[in-house]
Amino acid sequence: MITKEHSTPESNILNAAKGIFHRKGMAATRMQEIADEAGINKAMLHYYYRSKQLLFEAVFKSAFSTLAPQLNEIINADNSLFDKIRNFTQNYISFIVKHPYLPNFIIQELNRNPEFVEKLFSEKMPNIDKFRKQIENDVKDGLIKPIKAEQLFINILALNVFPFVGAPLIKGFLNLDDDDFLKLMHERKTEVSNFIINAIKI
Amino acid sequence: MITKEHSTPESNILNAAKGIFHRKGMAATRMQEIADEAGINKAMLHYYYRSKQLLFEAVFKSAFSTLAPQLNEIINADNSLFDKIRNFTQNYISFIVKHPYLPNFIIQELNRNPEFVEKLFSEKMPNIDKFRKQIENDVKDGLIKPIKAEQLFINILALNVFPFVGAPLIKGFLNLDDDDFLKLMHERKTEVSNFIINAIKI
DNA sequence: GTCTATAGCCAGATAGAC
DNA sequence: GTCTATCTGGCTATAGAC
Repeated sequence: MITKEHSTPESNILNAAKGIFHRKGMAATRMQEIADEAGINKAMLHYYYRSKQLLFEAVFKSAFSTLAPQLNEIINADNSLFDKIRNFTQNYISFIVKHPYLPNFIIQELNRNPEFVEKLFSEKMPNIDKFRKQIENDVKDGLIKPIKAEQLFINILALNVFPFVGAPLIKGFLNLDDDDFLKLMHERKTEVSNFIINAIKI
Repeated sequence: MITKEHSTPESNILNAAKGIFHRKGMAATRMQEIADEAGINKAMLHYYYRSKQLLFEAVFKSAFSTLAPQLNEIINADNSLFDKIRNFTQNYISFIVKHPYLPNFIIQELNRNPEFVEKLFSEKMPNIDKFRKQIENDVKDGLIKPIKAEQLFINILALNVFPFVGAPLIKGFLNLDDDDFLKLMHERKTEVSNFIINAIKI
């Protein structure tokens, strides 16, 4: 049975907080702005979430636990390498078009709080052995050119994630308005996987 | 004749400010921290740079005017496409290893201040027509597979820039220490250009 | 639970002695 | 030009009425 999504004060606050924190980050966010966005009083934020720090942590955990499983797909899914690349590209870009500030937010806050990284990954350390084996086998079978699993993983991540993180830079350099940009991103759902597969296939 | 680099109070302050601003961004940076880093008094910062905002702008302009010409190379250099890709990859990665926080800083602040983008690019709007023509000709000549200039530009940027922007995420997922990470980045000076060229060459 | 008013702190900026 | 001391504003957090 699926839990019904009531619009509680907590969820209203959390949603408002996500919008502001994702765009501005911890330091630049003002509790007043979150209160305004949620249509409530500033004191209410503290009633429900004690402090800015705790509210921020709730937002960050939610963001990270949304993103991490998607990246884990690359490492742990059971399908073939090319299917993996196609699926991830398709799914990730579709998802991130709806949450464009999310990767940037996570990366930003990880940069500011290096101790976060240790805490987050110490609980459930990702293991790329399976992915590495898959690459090695595909190389041995003559399906793909030799490449390190780490480098391929970085390349997949880079081609999918960067356009959203670096959106303002890209828009500036290519002189694109929001509409042009979105069209390019839409194309990338297949463009990127073709690019990667062409780069490695024999 | 090359102007000699004296170590003036201004330059000391600016260098200290770069270190802090690049890592923490505008909002999270404290003037006191910059003063400590520069080994001077907080009042001196205001004596030389009026306000935090003005000091920040000096740092940002310096960062942007370092990065922009490198990206322009892709669009405007006169060499062949494959050489362009090889040169940029080699040069950019070598450079950024020494200034790892720079792209993240610029992207971050562009995200927070959308009006920045307009101001920065309105003065000297980059023009990708030349690059687009080059791609179209190489496609026509049967040198490379059909690809949009915009998509190729984004891919080159993504593969080179992202690993540094997303470093904490990558280190976490691949369980790398700083040393492992640096080794991978060194490999990428040739790895990335090979990857791109394999993806597009016929 | 929800609000108004305010306490308390922190950081940017300045006054003024040297 | 350089410092110490201090002002001022803004922001988080809480007290307390309802």
